[in-house]
Amino acid sequence: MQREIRPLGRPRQDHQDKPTKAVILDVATQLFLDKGYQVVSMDDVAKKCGVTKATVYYYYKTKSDLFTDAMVQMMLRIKKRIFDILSTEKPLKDRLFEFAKAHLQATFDMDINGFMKEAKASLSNEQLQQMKQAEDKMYEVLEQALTASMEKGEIPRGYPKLGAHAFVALLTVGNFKDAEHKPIFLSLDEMTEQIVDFYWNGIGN
Amino acid sequence: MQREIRPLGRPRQDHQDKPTKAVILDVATQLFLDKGYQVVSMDDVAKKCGVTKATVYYYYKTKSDLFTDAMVQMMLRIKKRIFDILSTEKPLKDRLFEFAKAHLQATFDMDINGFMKEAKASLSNEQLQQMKQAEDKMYEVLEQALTASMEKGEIPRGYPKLGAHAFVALLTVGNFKDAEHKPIFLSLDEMTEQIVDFYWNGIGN
Amino acid sequence: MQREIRPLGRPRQDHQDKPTKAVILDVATQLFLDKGYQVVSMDDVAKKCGVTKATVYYYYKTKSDLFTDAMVQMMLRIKKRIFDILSTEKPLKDRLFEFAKAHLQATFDMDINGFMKEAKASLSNEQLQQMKQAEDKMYEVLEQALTASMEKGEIPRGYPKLGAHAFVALLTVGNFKDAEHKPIFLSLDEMTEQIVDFYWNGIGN
Amino acid sequence: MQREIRPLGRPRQDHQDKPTKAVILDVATQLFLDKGYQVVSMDDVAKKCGVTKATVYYYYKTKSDLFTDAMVQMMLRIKKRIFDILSTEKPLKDRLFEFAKAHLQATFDMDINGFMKEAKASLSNEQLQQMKQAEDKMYEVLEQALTASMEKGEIPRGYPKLGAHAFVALLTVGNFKDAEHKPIFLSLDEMTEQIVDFYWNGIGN
DNA sequence: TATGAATGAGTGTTCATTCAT
DNA sequence: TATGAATGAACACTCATTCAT
Repeated sequence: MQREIRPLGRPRQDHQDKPTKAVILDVATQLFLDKGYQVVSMDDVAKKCGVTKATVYYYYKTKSDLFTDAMVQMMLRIKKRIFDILSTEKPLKDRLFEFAKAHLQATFDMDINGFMKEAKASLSNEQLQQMKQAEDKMYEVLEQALTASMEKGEIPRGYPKLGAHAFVALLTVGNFKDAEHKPIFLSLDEMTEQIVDFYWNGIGN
Repeated sequence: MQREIRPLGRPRQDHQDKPTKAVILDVATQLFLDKGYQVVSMDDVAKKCGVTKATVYYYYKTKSDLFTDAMVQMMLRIKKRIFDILSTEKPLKDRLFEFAKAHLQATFDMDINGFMKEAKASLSNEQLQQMKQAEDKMYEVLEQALTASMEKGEIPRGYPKLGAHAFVALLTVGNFKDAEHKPIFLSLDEMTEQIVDFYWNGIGN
Repeated sequence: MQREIRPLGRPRQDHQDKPTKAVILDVATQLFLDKGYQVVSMDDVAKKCGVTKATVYYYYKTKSDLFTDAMVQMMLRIKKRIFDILSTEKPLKDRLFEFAKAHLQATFDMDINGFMKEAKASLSNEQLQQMKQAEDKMYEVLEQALTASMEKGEIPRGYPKLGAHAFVALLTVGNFKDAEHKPIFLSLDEMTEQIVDFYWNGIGN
Repeated sequence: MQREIRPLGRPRQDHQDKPTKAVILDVATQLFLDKGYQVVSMDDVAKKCGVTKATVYYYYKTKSDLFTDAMVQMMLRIKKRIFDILSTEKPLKDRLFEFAKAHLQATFDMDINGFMKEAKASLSNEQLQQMKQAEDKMYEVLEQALTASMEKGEIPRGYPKLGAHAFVALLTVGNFKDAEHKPIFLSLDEMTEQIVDFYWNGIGN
């Protein structure tokens, strides 16, 4: 976890290392996703990066800045991933299946709402806005894929925005575990299939 | 709870002489739902109750105890409400519609997942277990209604557990607002209708 | 310096002790006068009181609150002292002499200006106002004594406000030490006499 | 100090190509006078100079070095200014008037005492000594003018050192503002005149 | 000459928790 | 039953200083 102990001053340029700022962002993203905004301290981030708190502050002026950047970058990456999966020429249902599977494997809940509520008190309006916009863009990619399929007659006409949100919402079902830690379906494949089937019916097929 | 002599007439906000413990629990529930576990301090709860922190500790040994109790009680109440709505003789779709509408009007996201993640680090296993069980029970009520309807042939046979979770998941879509604070559908009624329709298709009708 | 180590919780009421809040205020006053606002940390105050920082915060919500209270109370005390000295029936010059001597013995520079500049950035407008007002009241006492003496014909008519400030300003001369730590006059008595004589001429006698 | 190519015409705030070290010293002097030692950070100085902190450290080994140099240089300049004003052939009272007016216009309190107290904890003995000596020299100029006037019989014999300090002390009265921001006299000219008159009486005329 | 990256030691402040009364 | 006084551990953030380049 800890890289080596670092001497004062500028470190000799070690060109293999990821730049510190990137390390911090990655570690922060992971920690925030894992535990939420409030629970993660700047010291936690720093320690896991093998640097001091002051170094983190060298790159990010406040904790909320770090959080906002982490979340926005993450949503951009997800948007890209969704886009890549949905851009192929396969039938929509197959693409949705792939997307669902990829998402469910990644384990984490794309529970942006929950995050936002928790962090709300600590974020500036501008920061909230930035995050909201990144979130919107994520959904838009999915929405556009649905719209395209509707136009091609692949699925019945309907509300693509509802469709996009419904799909993501249904995915969260895949992460549910009951008090005995049992998920709804035992295998990931079955889980995915059932969710996509459900969705496929939902949009009117 | 000793109170000083007070002028005649209706006391202003005096929690209607509910026992102190109940006042604390209510206030805490509301605060936790509003702002999340970490953000709410025992002092916040105390102040909003008009008592001192020490009094809160008199009734609840720790913050996580208070939280657990607040959440469990709330889920029990919700379970009861779901049960009441689903127990009538109307067709399932109508009952679902009513449930959805009641839920969406209540505004708050039944985002237990999010809460749990945030509080996880601070809760004992036993407390997590208690909450999980209360959550399970909530879903079970819905599950049973679905099972009953399947048996009556009102809806096609399927996975009632998936059905229950899918329904609640879809409801969260109703709370979405984009960066310009616009929801997916402008009216609550249309929102509800579209979600229930989607769901109704989803379960195979 | 450190009183005893204190156990958690409320201490047994030790009726001989000054109340903690008073101890804190006294210690803080002394430290602030000695070293200035910025240099004194809340921890410094706490340690010198034999309590923890959190205890200091129990009584004073912020450092600037503590500072403001400390300075205002001090100025009130000084005002009272000035008033007592100046209220006797002796000739004005004798009263001024007494005041001067008392003041110079107290060593500290009533250098409110300097303090204010240093603390300015950290104080709220209201706090600055409070301090300014306390300062004004201090000067007023002296001013009134001068006005009274003018009316009695004891000293020539002039500007009592200027007279009040001039006197206090001249007193600061008594605290001067050169690079070899030598004051202007070797004995306190001569210092006082010369300053008062100077002042006495200044106001036109 | 390398600067990029720049459009023709007068550069905006570019410190007129003064050597970097001089820019730093000037900026630091102004900041320290304005806000005091502790409040001003090396970063503040650097930013206001348009260089980085490291550059400031290139020229001044520590913050206290920078402070000491800034203050000493400033006192030398003031000494020179006093000297220039007091060296003319006009009557002493006129020269004092001129000096007073120049000083009061400059607004800033020559409150070296206050500064020293604040910075004391952070300065080495040697640095304190340097500052003290520069201060002494400032007063000496005034002292010598007084001595000369005494020898010429222009003013009664007395204590020139007291006279020098008294004069400077009285000047601080000119900077006083009460809680409503009102000075003792409304016009600068009257202020100056009254102070000089007071002083003139004080030294025995 | 000048800088970017990093640190270590603080600083003000908050908060869950404790305990004598 | 309820509270006032106190604590200890943390937390976000700052700053003087260092050093390889």
